[in-house]
Amino acid sequence: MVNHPLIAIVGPTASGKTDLALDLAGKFNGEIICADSRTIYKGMDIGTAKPTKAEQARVPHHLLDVVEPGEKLSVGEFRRLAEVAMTDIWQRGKVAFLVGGSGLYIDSVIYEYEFPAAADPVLRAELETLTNAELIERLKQDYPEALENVDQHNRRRLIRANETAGLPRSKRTVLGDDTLVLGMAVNKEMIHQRIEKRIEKMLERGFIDEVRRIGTTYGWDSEALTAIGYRAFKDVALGTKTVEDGAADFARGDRLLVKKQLTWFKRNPDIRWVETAYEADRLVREFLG
RNA sequence: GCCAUGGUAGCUCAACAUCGCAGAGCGACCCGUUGAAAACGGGGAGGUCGCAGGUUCGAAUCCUGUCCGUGGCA
Repeated sequence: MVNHPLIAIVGPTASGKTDLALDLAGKFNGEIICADSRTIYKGMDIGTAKPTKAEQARVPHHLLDVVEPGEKLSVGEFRRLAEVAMTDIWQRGKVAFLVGGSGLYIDSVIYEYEFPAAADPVLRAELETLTNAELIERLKQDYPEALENVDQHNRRRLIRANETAGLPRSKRTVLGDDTLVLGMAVNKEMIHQRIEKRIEKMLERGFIDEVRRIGTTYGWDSEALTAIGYRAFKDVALGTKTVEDGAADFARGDRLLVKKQLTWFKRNPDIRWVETAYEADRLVREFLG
C-alpha cells in the first residue's frame, strides 16, 4: 500500500512526457507537477511546449507560470514549491505525477536533496570579482576538502563552492517506497523528427510574436531568453536573422539538450524505462497496488 | 575558349609569401552535475591537404600537367 504516491515521468524533450502524464494522471486520479526550469516562466508558452490550457483543464497542473520572465527561480526554491504541491495533492487523496526533463529538478525531489544555503548576493558580488585562480586559492585556505570535489575549470562551481564551503548537504541514496520513476525510452532519430515538426507548429502558433513580447517587456537579455528556442529566435524577432536560420539553431539546441538529458538520466538505475503507454500503465497499476 | 579565383576534418575556414610535427570554430560522439541546470564545465575521436608527376634531406607550401566549382570576358 502506497501512502504518498509519487510517480515521476522523465525523459528528453519532445519524447512524449506530456501526453503520457495526461493519460496516466487522468486514469489514476492524479495531478501533475511540472519539473521544468522553463515552463515555470509566465508567458513562455509556445516555445517551451508548455501544456496548453485545454490540457491543463483535463488534469490539474502545478508549478507552471510561477515567476515572471525577468526573475529567476533556483532549484532549491523549486524543490520547496514541489514539496508544498505534493503535500497538497496527497491531502486530497490523489497521486502526484512529477513530470519533466530537468534532471536536477527531478532528482532534488525524488532524492530529497538538502541544499546548502541560498546565495548571499553581497558575497556573490564579491566573489564575482575574483579570478578562477583566486577562487581556488581562497578555497584552499579556508576549506581544502571542498576543493577536492569541485570542477576547477567551472567558474560557477568555484563561486558556489566558496559560498557553501563547510555547509551541510545531503540526499537519499535509495528511492523511497512510495516513489516510482518512469523513463521515456525513445530513439534519437524519432526525437529529432519530432523536434523539427514541433518547431514548425510553434511558428504557426505565433512563437516569434511570443519572443518579441518577452524581449520588449522584460528586456532582450533577460534570463528567460537564454532558453533554447528563445535564444535562437531573438535575432529573428529583431529582424536580423532569417526564420530558417532561427529554426535550424532551435533544432540544433534541442538536439544538444536531448543528449545532455540522456547523459543525466541514463546513469540513474532507479528509472524504469518504458517504450509504450501500455507498459507504463502496467507499472503504475502494479505500483499503486 | 580565354582570364581570374578557389579545392585542407562532416561544415565554414586558418596555415602557403620565406618548404620543417596540419590547426580553429561549429557539428557528431562521450562524460560531469546539490539554490543560474534549456544553465555551466570537461574529454577523446575525426585528414591520401582534389588528383598525377617533378624539384628537395624534407612539399599542404615551390614547379608542371590534369580534374572539379565560382566569377568575369567572349
